[in-house]
Amino acid sequence: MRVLLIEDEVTLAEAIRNGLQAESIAADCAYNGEEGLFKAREGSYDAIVLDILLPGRTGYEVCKKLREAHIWTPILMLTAHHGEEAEAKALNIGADDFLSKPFSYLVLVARLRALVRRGVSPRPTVIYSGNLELDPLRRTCRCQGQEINLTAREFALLELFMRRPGEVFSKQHILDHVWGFDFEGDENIVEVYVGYLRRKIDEPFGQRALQTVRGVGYRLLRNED
Amino acid sequence: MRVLLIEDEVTLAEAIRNGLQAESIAADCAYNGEEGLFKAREGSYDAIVLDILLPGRTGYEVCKKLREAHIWTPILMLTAHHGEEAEAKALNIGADDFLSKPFSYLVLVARLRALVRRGVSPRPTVIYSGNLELDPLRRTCRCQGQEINLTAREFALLELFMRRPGEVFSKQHILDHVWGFDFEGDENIVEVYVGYLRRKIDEPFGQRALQTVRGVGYRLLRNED
DNA sequence: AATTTGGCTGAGAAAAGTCTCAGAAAGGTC
DNA sequence: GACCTTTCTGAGACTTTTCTCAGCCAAATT
Repeated sequence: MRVLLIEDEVTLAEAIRNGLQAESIAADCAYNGEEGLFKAREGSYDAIVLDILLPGRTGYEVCKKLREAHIWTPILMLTAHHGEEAEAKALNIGADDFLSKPFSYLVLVARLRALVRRGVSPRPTVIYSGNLELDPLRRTCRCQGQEINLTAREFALLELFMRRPGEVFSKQHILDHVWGFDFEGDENIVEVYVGYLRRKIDEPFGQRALQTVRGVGYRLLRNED
Repeated sequence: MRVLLIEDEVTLAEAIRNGLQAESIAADCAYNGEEGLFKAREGSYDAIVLDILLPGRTGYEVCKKLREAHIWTPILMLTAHHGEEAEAKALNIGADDFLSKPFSYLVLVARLRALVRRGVSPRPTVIYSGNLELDPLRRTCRCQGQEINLTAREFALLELFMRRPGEVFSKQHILDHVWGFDFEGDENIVEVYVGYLRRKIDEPFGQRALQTVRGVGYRLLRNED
């Protein structure tokens, strides 16, 4: 578990970081709002611990900015006083939880775990086309419900086709997108890989979804075609 | 919004009920643990407010029972004292939030709304996947009911996989989340630890749940796969 | 029907990725 | 400080994949 700690008091930040480490929670520190925003955007954290009192801009502002930047990582805010309005404000602004100073690591850790447990909503990512199913996140591919094993290159190629089924792609376009602009070899490699794919997704199922468009390129048949 | 209030002190319960009503939050009351359990099971509430001090059985027990009964309605616990252990205990046992008496309606309402906004998704602290069981709080791991001893690093790695079973993680992602962004060593360390884990969770059970996705990363097999 | 052009395929070399082991370094405990 | 566990490093063996090449085949053109 990985946490971003936005806290300007260096000694406190270090203390917290150590406390979390004892629970094998890794913590990165940011010592002001700007840095916090930057790091939150960069790395993917499981949660963010955010102090309200920061130099320059307040924790409220940072929290708001984060949400505006479409960063939905769970946020735990640290409030200095027991002020109830502060707490209500934090929650209303998009924080998920808050903690009043002083607090113990025991509580902080428990809260963080509770936050992470809740998690962010998982996004479904499966692409369908014809009798094909591709899940880029799980890196799985099925045809007629049957699991198909693809190499990284094959997968990337099929993904290109499945994201725009029915569309014709030239070999050069495929080269650029699947192999990269700096690829130096021959276009023939595309033919080779189209062949590999056909052997895996067409032949075993007695179909020909991956079609050649002579002189132009290749295309994946859509459901409707 | 509909809330279940489990609180034995009738006067306090009524006071809270009225306070909530002013915010147009409807509250049902239960005056002991049994009744609370029964009502929680029966009606579908948006949240449950649960006092720790109850006659007969404590709020902790009620909370635990609720979770064991697979009722995942958000629970806000009321603690009488400021004891931190009490708070930590509440959260660990499956509560989503707590509030120390005395409190104001302002806070109670804000907290309830925050809880409900989060939705009814809190899962149990123990994570399951296949025949694996992981309890991040107790730092325990079981496979087919058998206790397995993991080092801190192994545990963190397995936790990453179990939080998103089936998903493929690149070595770089694993490095970032389990080792930290500032880790300087080679990616090979991931391979080594995957090896360690396999020796503990796969080999003894004649399975291969922790899979290599060549050129991409690693993934933990899901139940369904 | 012959020719030209573009596409397909199999074999094998080259590269990349993964696993494993032994041992060094670091950290904790008595 | 001695001992034990955990964590990390690096090298080599091994596996899979990626790529190249050359010859073959098929469609389009003459």
